[in-house]
Amino acid sequence: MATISEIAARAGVSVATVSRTLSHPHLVRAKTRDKVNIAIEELGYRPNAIARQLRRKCNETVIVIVPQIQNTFFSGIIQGIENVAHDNGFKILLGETRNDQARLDYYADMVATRIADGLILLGSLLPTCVADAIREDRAPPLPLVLACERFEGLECPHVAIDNVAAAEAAVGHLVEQGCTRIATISGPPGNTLSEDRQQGYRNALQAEGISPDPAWERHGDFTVGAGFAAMRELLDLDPRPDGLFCANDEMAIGARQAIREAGLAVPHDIAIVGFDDIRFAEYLDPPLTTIRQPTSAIGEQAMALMIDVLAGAGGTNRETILPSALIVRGSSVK
Amino acid sequence: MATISEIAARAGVSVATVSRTLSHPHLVRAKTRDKVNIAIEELGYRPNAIARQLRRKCNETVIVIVPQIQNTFFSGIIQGIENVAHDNGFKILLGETRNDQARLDYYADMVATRIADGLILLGSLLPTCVADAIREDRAPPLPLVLACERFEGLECPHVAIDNVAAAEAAVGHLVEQGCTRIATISGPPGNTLSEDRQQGYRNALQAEGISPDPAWERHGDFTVGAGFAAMRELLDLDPRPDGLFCANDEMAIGARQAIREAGLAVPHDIAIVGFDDIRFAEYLDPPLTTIRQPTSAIGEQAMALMIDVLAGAGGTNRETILPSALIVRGSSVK
DNA sequence: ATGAAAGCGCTAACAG
DNA sequence: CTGTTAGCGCTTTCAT
Repeated sequence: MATISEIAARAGVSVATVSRTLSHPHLVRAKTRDKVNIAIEELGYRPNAIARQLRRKCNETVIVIVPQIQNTFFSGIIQGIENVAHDNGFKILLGETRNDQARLDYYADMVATRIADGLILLGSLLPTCVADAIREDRAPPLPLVLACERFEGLECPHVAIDNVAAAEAAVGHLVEQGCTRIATISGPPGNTLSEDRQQGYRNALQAEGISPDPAWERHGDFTVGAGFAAMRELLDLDPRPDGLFCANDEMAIGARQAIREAGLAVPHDIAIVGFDDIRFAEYLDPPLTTIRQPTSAIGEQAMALMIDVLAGAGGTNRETILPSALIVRGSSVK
Repeated sequence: MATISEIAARAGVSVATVSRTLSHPHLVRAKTRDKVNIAIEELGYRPNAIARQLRRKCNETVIVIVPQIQNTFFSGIIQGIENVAHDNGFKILLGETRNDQARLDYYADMVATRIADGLILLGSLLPTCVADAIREDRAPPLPLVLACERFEGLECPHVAIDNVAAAEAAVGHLVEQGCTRIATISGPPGNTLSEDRQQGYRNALQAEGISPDPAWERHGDFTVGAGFAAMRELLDLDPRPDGLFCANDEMAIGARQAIREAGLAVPHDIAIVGFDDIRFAEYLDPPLTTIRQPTSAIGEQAMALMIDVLAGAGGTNRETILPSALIVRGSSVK
């Protein structure tokens, strides 16, 4: 592997000149540049990016931390992040937490050790150092952008949709379909995202003069299995629900399985609306009515915000709200 | 941000001692170690990993390049890679090619610039520098591990399943179900993975004394849309197929849509078997019979191979074949 | 427009 | 067991 000084020797110039033709070519005479470029070509030289990063003290790398890689909602956001990262010469490191605090901290530590310049966080868990900062009312100790989730007391750029309004639309749709006993399977309590969706659910019911009944509000951890378990409980209710709003599509799939196993039909007996519009929602049986989130755009915006943050631009609390849409399919149309 | 020399000063030792207590603690007297650790604690010191990487000339980072992040088959493999990477202190950079050679080369270049130590490649496109090496009959110029695909003339560790045997099992199953006119939607031609599956398809037919008919062999690029288009053509055949083997689940989904739009029923009119067992295969309408690939295990093996390669262990052409399984569901049982 | 030289923060001989 | 020292490969003043 050739180094910059070998190039300098071969081109008969100093290392500084080689460095300049690589990083600031306009500072170098065309003729000199050519000599250097020929030497580079001949030796197949590629600059050592690690040395450059050490010197420049920034490496144009961000770490993206997700709860679960194999979830098309998250992978859609990752895709958006990757896209604008690539276009801006940034690299992305990927970490999966599986909701494990130790794994999260392990990955967040990469900005402390200067492997990454900043952190884009998906999911509802916060690195310990950030949680500490909130508790002590300090700013987070690292460049941080939140995608899809927000946290009380944490001032930090984030991008999301209006979860309250989206949930209202979802539940409003069930009302329009004639449902009168609408249950919900919400996300984990204490999570702003699931609380927003739950709030939207309640708002929509109250708009119809229905007062929310805690028995109809279940929680799950966004997995198919949790949706299945929660639905089993809801099916024991008497009267049983005739409509269901799930805080994500995976739980809706689980709920749908429980309903099927109980010998009931969707949407005839129970209409379902999910949330996310994962890539396979339209191919499910029946096709799933859901709220479409612009996953790629969320990722793209998040990465764009991160680039701004690292450039020192932008306030500390920039919020980007992206539009969502109700996608009506067979699971809710009676 | 504290540096190692600040720690040394505060602890009253040399920088070498600080470095040792961090990297080779057994070489340092316990008492000295304590002094150092206290200083580290007090200053909240975190070593600069970039400086360390420059010095050690290795950074325990691999770049993982996939055709499409948002594809549960690939994201399953990524998950496996991430898992053993994490357990071994490795970091993973992620790149998406979308089958674009320029993007692929852009990412592969990261090992030339020493941002990554090696490359784990998914998909059927090869970096230019690797393709050149094959043409000139040289070894690939970078530490490389292939997951799921292999290439003629490229000696390089890889992990995969036995695609020929798996396809034989899939088509054999259709035969058992009584199908007599079995078509296939294969992957892109020239791709070893799809050719293996196509070969398995032919083998299974020949075992039944059926000679393959080119009209029943279509190709697609592994997307839902390609499956849809290919199926439309197959439906024009007379007699029309009563069984279909798709080289992946996404194309099977597309084919299923085309069949539905033609007013035909699955499996009654046409039985379908897919390939991959993506996460939603069991929730489709009807649930999709398919070949399950151990995606996580593929990723885990690939990363383990990469770690061996980087450690200088293992031959250049280690091949790991993982088991696959036919998962029978409603789409094929008449 | 170019070169000399001083680091970036860390590791690893080598010497003691 | 600990310290001194010479870099890793590059960028960037500061001179010229």
